[in-house]
Amino acid sequence: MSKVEQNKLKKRTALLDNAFELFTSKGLNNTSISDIVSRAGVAKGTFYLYFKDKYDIHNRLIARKTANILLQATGALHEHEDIISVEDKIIFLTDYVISLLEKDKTLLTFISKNLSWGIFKNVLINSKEETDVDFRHIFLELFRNSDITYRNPEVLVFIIIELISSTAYSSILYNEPIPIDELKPYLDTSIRQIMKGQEI
Amino acid sequence: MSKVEQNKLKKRTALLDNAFELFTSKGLNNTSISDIVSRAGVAKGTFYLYFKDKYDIHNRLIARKTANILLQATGALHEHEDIISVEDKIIFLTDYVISLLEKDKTLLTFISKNLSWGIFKNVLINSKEETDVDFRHIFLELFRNSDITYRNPEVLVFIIIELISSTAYSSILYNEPIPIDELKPYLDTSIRQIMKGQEI
Amino acid sequence: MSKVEQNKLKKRTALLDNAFELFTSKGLNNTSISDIVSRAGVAKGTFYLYFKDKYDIHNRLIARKTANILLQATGALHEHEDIISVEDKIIFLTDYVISLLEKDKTLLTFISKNLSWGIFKNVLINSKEETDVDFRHIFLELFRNSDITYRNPEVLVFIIIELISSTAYSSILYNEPIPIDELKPYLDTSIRQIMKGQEI
Amino acid sequence: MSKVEQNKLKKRTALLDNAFELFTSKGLNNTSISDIVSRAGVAKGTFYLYFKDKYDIHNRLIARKTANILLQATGALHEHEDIISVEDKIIFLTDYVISLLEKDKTLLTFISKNLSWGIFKNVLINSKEETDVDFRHIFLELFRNSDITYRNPEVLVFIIIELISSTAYSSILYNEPIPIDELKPYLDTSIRQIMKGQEI
DNA sequence: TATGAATGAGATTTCATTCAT
DNA sequence: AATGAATGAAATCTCATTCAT
Repeated sequence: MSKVEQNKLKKRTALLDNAFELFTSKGLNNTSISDIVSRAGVAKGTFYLYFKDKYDIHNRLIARKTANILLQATGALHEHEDIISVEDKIIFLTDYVISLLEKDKTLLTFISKNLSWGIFKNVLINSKEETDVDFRHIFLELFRNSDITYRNPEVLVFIIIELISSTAYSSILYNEPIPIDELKPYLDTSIRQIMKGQEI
Repeated sequence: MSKVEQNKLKKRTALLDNAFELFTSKGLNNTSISDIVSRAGVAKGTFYLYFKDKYDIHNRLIARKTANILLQATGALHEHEDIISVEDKIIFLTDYVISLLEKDKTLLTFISKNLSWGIFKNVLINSKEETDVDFRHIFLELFRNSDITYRNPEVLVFIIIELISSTAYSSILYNEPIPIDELKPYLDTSIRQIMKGQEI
Repeated sequence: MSKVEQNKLKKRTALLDNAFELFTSKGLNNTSISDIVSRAGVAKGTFYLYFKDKYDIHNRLIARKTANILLQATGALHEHEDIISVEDKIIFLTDYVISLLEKDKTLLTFISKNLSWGIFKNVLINSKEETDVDFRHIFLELFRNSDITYRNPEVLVFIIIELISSTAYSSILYNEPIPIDELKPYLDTSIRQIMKGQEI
Repeated sequence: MSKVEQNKLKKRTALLDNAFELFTSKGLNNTSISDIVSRAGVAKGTFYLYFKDKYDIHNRLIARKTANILLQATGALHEHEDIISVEDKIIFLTDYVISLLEKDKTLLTFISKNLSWGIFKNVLINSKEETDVDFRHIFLELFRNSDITYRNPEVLVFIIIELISSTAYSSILYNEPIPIDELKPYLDTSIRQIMKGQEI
């Protein structure tokens, strides 16, 4: 990478990092482009060389952060060769993601309600851009190699993703209706039951 | 009610109704108080006699609309005396709510991701303000009268509410991952399975 | 006084008292008529039955408070029959006023820069309205009965009033350039010198 | 100075000059930032690039104008080498300032009651910013080089400043209690008397 | 006399975006 | 590629005043 290329990347990263800090601390609405550039230490006009507007940088951040979580979770799964059934693998992944979000509540606040199907699917499809990993391939293989066949794996993943992302938000951030530690067994049981209901 | 009181109610209602129209068509961010008052045909200052700011009226609308949906669903359930088990009742309620949202996509867009636990619980607790119906009482009776005991009814309702609200949004509005008609059987099965998993 | 008259006076007094509280705590600019009436416990329209606007009530308060200070000071002087010369009487009055303002800094903040010639003269002329005491007469007698004749008593009083009111403000409230206790001897000397300079 | 710097100075000056015109003709309260920018021919947002709010620009103007008056008065004194005693110098300065304010009643209205100790001291301390002249040094030298020693030069200057600024206002603008021409001898005498009273 | 809901002009302030340097 | 001064539309919110009850 040339020096010019390096400098450009440095600016882009500074903008992304500082935007993330501001979005999580002040919220999307109360963060202005002025805030972002002054924190990032670049000129106002520079912002528009890299991003279209506030929502553009916001979307890119969600994709980036979501991909990063998936990267960690699938990476961790890879190291547990003893987990064989799809059901156990899904439980492992959901537990892993929940524990990540539990540790990083700022991150949870940020992707919170956004880690839903739209973004998730987008990350699956375009993951190579951000992470060089093809998550779609990983998930397809997961179900293809299984002894048990599921009626509709995509719907199954969809339901589980939505369930986890929305319950985790309330439970981790506000302990509502109960803290995440107490909620986890209910979630695990629910997920296993949902999967059982789709076995063919 | 005195003439003055009637007039006040008329103004408040005009503000709420027109704010709803604007929030659903343009979104919260792109709706200004100027928009609301000019549509409602009242002066700008009048807005501040009834609401603190844009977010205040927004929250009140969510509560109002949510309470209204619950009112309809529980009312309909009341007319089906042949539905006896809690499981069947919950399925009836969720199906009914989904069909309401399906018919009124504007309403779905509005409460969409907002029909989550925080608001829902608030509606349960404060429902009398808006509807004169005590939903909390209704739900408690539902489980109390059941032959089957559930480990934690509150957690059960929480999980189901979150599941329904987040999946319905994607499916009804964007047919993602599949249209709501095709999704419904999966959801019904999932809910029944989740409930079975909590039977004692 | 009839009951109606009593009630009216009660309202007027409530408005004056609460306006004073607000003017001294928030300043004239940041005090609205809404603030005044809600503190006074009367309706907004009632304000306009008693005062023209914010500035009207403000002016009346200054006159009222100024007259009250003069009333106390001249009253105190009356009890000291041993003070004979005009010079000593003036020094007594200024010292007395300063000590009053020192004790009541809120009052000082309020009349501060306003206890100047314009208002003062107005109080002298119209004092009967507020206090039933004719200050003008008192001051005229003061100089008429003196053995020493002064070139221009009105100018003399003017210069002293302006000197006292503007120096007291800075010294009492901010200890600038020195605290009032240290400043007093300088002021007394200055006033005596100014008077000596006008003896004929 | 670069073209950009020149342009910035031009805008800032335009804002200051036009704010002064408006403050003196309509008063601080009745002047809006909209008024200022439209008169100055700049955009509303530009105002906020140079000043915090209306009160900020007002304060800067007072300091600027006060410094300018002092600059003229001390400059004029410098050209009168025949004036030797401190007393004569002070009388010269006060007379000079009074004659300036007499000629420019707009200026008098503006700084009027504001040319008091707080602002004055601030100008003395920060004068270099606005005028490149160190007034504090000038005043200190004035007393240091004198044959006569005064008890407390700072207090002396304080008393004189307050006396002049408050009496000039009433006399020049309203001829109250008498016109400034007639008042001047009284003031001169009073100042000389005050100074004599502080000689050691 | 007293009330207080309603008004709507207008003040302050922010901020995305442009463009000359 | 980078800058940051300038813009001006637009949003929020206040508040003196009126007037029907």
